[in-house]
Amino acid sequence: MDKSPSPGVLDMPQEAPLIQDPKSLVDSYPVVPITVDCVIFGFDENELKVLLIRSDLEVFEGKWSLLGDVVHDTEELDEAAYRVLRQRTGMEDVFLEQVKTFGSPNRHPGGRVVTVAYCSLLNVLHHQLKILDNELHWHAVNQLCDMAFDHKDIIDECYSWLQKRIQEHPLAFNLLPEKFSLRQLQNLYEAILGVSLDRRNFRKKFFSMDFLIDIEEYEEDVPHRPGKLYKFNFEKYEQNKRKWFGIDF
Amino acid sequence: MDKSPSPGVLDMPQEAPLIQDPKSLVDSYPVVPITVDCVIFGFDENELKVLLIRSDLEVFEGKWSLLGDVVHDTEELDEAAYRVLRQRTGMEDVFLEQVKTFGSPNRHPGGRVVTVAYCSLLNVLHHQLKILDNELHWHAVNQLCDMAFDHKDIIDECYSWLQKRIQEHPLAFNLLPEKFSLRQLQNLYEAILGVSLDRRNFRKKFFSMDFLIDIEEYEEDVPHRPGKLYKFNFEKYEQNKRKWFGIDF
DNA sequence: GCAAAAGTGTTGTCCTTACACCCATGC
DNA sequence: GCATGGGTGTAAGGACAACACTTTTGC
Repeated sequence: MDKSPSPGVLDMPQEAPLIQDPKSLVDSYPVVPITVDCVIFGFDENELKVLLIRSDLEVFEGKWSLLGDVVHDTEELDEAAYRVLRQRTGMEDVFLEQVKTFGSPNRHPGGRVVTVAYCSLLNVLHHQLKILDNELHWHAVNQLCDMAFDHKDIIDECYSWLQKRIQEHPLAFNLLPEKFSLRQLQNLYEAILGVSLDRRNFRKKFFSMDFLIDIEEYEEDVPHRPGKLYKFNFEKYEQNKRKWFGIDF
Repeated sequence: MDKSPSPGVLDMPQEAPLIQDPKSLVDSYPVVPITVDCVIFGFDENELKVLLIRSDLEVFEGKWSLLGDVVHDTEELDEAAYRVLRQRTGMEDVFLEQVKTFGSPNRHPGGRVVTVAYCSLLNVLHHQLKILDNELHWHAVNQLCDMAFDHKDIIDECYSWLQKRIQEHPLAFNLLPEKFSLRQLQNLYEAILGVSLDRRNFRKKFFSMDFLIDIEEYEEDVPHRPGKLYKFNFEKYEQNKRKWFGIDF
C-alpha cells in the first residue's frame, strides 16, 4: 500500500525530488534468493522424458526434483541455466529458453526463493549423462508424481510451452539423433502433442517444408522394410524463418 | 563452478547426506531484490500506446520508465503486478500476464535487481488515469527513446509478445471501448501488427468467428455513413476455447 | 452533389483431410 | 510366405487472398 520512491533525497525543482543515490535505494529493498530450474526434455523409447534428480532436502525425502541452482552474484540468468545444464549433464551447445518465473512466497520450505524456469530439449542417446549424482534419471513425463517444491507445476507449464512451441519452431529436431527416420519424427510429434497423426499427411507436410536432407542411408537391424534416414537442415531453416500472420482463435 | 548442496548436514545411508535444515540452506544463498514492471498497452487515436512515468532517479533524469515496484515479502509476483497497476492507474479487473524476467547484473545502477515483466492491455478512454504523479503519460510505442534502465528492451519483448498473442487470443478487445465499430477493431489490428488488411476479408473473418454481438447501434457524429457498433462476446469465447493443432513453421 | 467511409460476394488457389494398396525386409 | 512397418496419390472441402461497386451520412 505504498509507493516506491524516496529514501536519501534532497528537494528539487518541480513536484517530486529526484533520487541521487540509487545504491541506497536498492539497499532498502527486500531481497530474496534467485534460482534457475531447468526442465530438460528428452525423447527415448517413444516417450517424452524429463530429467530429474532426487531432492537432497530431508523434507522431500524420496521425491524428485528439477535440476536447479542459485544464480551467482554477477551471472546472467541465462548463464546460470546453462551452467546448471553443463554441471549436471556435462552438455554444452543445447537449446535453452526462459519459460516462466515462479515466486510464491511458500514454494520453498526454507524461506522465499524465486526461481526462473528454463526449458531445454536434448537427445537422450546423443547426450550421454556424464554425471550421475543424486540418481539423475530420465522420467516419463506422463508418469510424474511426488515432486519436490512446486516442480510439478513448473514441469506442467513447460510441457504446455513445449507443445505450443514445437508447432511453431522445429525444436523437435533437438530431441532426435542427427540421423532419423520419418517414423521417429512422427513418433516424437505424437508423443509430445498427445495425438495421432496421419502418416501420409505428416510426410507430405515435412517434405513440402523442404528442411529435411535425404542422406541416402537406411535404418538397419529392423524386422521390416528399413526406412530412409534424414538430417535436418538447420541452416536453411534459419534463413527461411517464418513471416507469420494469421488471426486464429 | 560448484554444485549446490551441503551446508548444515549429517551423514546418512547411501551416497549424499540429506539436508535437514532447509532454512539455513536458503539463508546461505546470495539474495537480490525482485521487482515487477508493468508494460501497459493502450490504444488511442489509432496508435498503440504504452504507459510511462518519468524516472525518479537522477541518473536517468528526463528519461521515461515503466511502472514498477518492489515485490513485497509475502506477496505473489502476480499480486505485486496487480498492485502496481492499481496504485498507479487506479484500475482493477484488467488482464495481466507474466511475460519474461530480466536479471542482468548491471541493469540497475543501484546494484543488481531482478525484474519480472508483466504485460497488460487496457482501454485508454475507458480507464481514465486516476493518479498522475511522475508525469504518468501514454506514449506511442513507435516513438520511444531515452528509456531508463533496460526498459526499452522490456517493452520490445512485450510488444513482440503482444503481436503474437493477439493473433491467438482476442486480447484486442481489452483495448477497445465496450462498444466498437469494425473499423476500430481493424485499425487496432493494423496498428499492433504493423500491416494493412483487406477490409472485406477482415469482416468475414470476425463475423465467421461469431464472437461479435450486434447491438443495433450506430456511430454518431461522424462525417460519413455511420458504422454499426458491436460488443465482444467474452462468454462465448471462453466456452469455445480453441483446440489447437497445426505444425506450421 | 460531393467527399468519406460503410457495407457487401465471388472466384481461384492453396492447404488440409481422409483414405487403401503395394513394397521391402527379417524371420 | 508371412508379419511388420515403409512408401505412395487423389479427391473433396475449407480457408484465404484478391478484387469493385453501391449505400449512407454530413456538409
